[in-house]
Amino acid sequence: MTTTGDRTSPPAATHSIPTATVQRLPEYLRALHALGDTDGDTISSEALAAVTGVSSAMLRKDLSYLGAAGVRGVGYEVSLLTNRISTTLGLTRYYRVALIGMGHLGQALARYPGFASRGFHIAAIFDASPDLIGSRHGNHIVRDISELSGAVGEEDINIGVIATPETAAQQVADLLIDAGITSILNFAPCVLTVPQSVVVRKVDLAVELQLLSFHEHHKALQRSERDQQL
Amino acid sequence: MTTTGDRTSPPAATHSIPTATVQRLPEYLRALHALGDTDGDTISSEALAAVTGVSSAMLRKDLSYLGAAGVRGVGYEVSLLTNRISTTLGLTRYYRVALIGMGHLGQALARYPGFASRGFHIAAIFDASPDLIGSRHGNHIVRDISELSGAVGEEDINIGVIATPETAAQQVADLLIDAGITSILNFAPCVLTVPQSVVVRKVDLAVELQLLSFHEHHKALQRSERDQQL
DNA sequence: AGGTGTGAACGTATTCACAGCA
DNA sequence: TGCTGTGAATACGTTCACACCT
Repeated sequence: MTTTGDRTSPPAATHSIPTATVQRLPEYLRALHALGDTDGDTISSEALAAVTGVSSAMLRKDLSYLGAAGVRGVGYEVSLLTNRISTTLGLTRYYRVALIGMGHLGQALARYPGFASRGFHIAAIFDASPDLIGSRHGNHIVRDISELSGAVGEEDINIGVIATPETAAQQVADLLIDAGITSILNFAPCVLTVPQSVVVRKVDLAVELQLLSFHEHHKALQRSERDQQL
Repeated sequence: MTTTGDRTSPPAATHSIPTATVQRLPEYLRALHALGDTDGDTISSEALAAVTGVSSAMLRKDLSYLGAAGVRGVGYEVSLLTNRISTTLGLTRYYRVALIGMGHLGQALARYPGFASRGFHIAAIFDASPDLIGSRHGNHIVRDISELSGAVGEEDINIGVIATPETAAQQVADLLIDAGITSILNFAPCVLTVPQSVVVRKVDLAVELQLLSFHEHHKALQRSERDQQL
């Protein structure tokens, strides 16, 4: 089954799960939560696929990589599946997040309810600007970026979120890495250079719009081709 | 070369460009802008690949889909390449964006400098809350969501950005689609049901953290395996 | 030399279709 | 009968390696 062999069966190793599958797991989890995991009811791959926007075959294959726990002829028990996915994603623990950069985006992130509700606690907030240092946002007081290194150790921080301007992003990443952080979420529109052991995910808001632009452009081209040529 | 045949050569059809390639084009473009397109200097695939974090082979292949314009033994002329990519992405025109939902995230998006600088103008802002309607953010006054439908036509809006809570997202999407919008950027953590002709891109901030969680978890597992088993 | 453009090889992801179990 | 779990088939994406041009 899995490449690991077959010493014991169910939860299955997190290695060998295709990255494409991993990227869909949070969506499955979100849909399951939205269903409300009241008592021991089940859901079919068809039904869960419908609300998550994937095909049922893909969903079944994805879940099979987790050593899935469906019952033939019935479906997946919601609470069991929820646990399975949470465990695979490593969401059985809390993560402590450092947020760096308190511009408008950083302020929005600091208050984003989706973080806390999914087990990510913003443990500390930093900026370099004297105007912002000391100011309060939600429960937190913005600290000087120079305190970052110490805070990571003292506050047991696991994840760094960079919401600085592009020009500061690499320096901040270097500080985070020196402090021992190995997972970074980067909102600055630039590529970070990091050691292999560090995982960076990047969110570039403008890129998303540019991709929509491509599709608009593409649709327009197709229309004009059809209209003109025939 | 391209599936289209060979009537004329260079700019190449936007169809038949692999989606994986399209998704990298904005990053190439950003890197080219960051280089500063002073006069007619060139860049090699090796150099551009380095700053964009891809392999040079992949970069060359990606660019070849655009009917690329490199010179063997020399490289790509920066300004020409910039144009080629911009044209492919449909960035030769301005887009007018409607932003719906003026919570903290919406406020940050309204002021995000990366939109305007890349040709996306926020043309109108909407919310459903009476507390927010009429308030000013940047140059804009928040309008009642009921005005959305009319505004899309009057203000020639092409793209809708949803920054509402999850509960309102589908309704807002329906309004946008009724008004004729075919491109939506969705920040609400839910799947939107839309006709095939409508393109939705979704950004879920919590999902990004959950994916980092997976990697942290994975690394921890690997460590414990190594430590224990040998 | 130096660096692009690209077929061919490889690897990964998705879909199909059905055996097998409740 | 109904729905999972999964091999086999297909489609897609990436890497390799080299012919070809300047």
